[in-house]
Amino acid sequence: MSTAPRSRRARPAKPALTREGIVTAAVAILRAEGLRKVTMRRLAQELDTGPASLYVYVRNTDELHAAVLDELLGTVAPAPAEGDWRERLEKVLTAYTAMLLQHPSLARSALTAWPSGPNYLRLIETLLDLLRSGGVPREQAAWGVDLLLQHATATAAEHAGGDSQGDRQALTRALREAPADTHPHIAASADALLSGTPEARLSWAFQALINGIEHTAVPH
Amino acid sequence: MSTAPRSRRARPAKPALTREGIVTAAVAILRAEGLRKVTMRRLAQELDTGPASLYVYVRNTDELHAAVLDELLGTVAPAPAEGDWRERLEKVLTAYTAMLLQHPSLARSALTAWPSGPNYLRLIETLLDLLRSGGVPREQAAWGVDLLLQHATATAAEHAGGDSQGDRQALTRALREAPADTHPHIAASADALLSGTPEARLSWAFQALINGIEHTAVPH
DNA sequence: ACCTGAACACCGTTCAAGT
DNA sequence: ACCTGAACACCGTTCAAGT
Repeated sequence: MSTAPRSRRARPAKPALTREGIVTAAVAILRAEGLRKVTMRRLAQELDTGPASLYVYVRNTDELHAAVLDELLGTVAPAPAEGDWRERLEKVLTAYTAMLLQHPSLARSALTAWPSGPNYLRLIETLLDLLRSGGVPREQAAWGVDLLLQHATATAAEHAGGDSQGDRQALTRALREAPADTHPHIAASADALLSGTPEARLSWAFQALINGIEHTAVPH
Repeated sequence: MSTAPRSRRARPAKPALTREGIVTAAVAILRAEGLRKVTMRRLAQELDTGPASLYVYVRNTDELHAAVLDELLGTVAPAPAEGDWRERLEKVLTAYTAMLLQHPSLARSALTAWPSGPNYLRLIETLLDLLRSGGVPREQAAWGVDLLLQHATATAAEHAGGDSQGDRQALTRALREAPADTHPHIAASADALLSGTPEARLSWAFQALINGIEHTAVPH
């Protein structure tokens, strides 16, 4: 009984391939299994076709990943309307970073495959707006946006990949065990080098970046 | 005559596998063919053995890449003895970035697989020394080192991978074509967003980071 | 124009078996 | 303990052939 077909086909008709459908399927695989599984072959399997078919709509794997990021960028909370411009700036950047931290491997690929979709432009516009409202000169604000977005992306990307926990632990040990005669500063600063929650360090980093952008003139 | 063996074997005796020998061979492949070819299989072929043999000395591919970076770190010029602490700081950081820029894919993997070898520790010690000599408080200097190294690594990593040129071009177009009514700041700042040589931007970024580190207190 | 099967040229990692 | 062949379970991308 359970195997009796309800129509001529047991499954819904295979939908036509579109770029949008491909990206949607890619996002679904990302959420369920991570970016490592968002491969041409796995995606083709999901869409009930062969990998070669996807190349009509997507140039290569990198472009596919960039499209996926653009899609997720639409879910990032916009800047809060209330508060000091610095606070608001930090909030947007934190929200962007938090989204990337849910998919660190995507952040890693975003560092290389630059997004250029509507959602990314909207984010740039927001950051420029906030910096300008804080009185930051136009050139500094423009170069500063790059710095802020790069920091957010790189911070998330650091959490990608296999054994980053293990590597971090190795560095922690190396810092704690550095002999004071050859590495006096490390020995004196070991605690400070390793202190702070990730949230506290991210917040401090954004504040330092904002202060630096404010106080550093662009050449010429 | 040319094919006559000079001893029982035509080739020198196969050297015993060591971790050091593996890393050396990996560096050679990196220089000749790029990180993409530094794979377990390719490396095994180079060392005239099977890929499984390498797993006695190296946990996995990520660890191999980290060891390669540590090796290259030894070639980075030390800090100049002369000059203002800011200038000296910028020089070391620029030298480190330049090395990574010769192997951007290695920078990409360094963002995830943290180095912890002697050369990396030496670099951290140098950066701490310079920041402290500029009067930066210990905690700020410690957190700042992270920020500076991350920026250098991420900047180099951005140049890794396939079609980053193409992606960059797409972003350039998107910024230039952003309509002024929906994206007034981008429209007004398009030139500034795209101005400056990579060198000028890197130099500005390091200065902004240093200024930010100087002017931003660590919480608590 | 779009879609496909099949092929080319690779991967990382594990494991049982050897020395 | 160290080393290995062979296997498992995958990859991206291209191309000639079909519809």
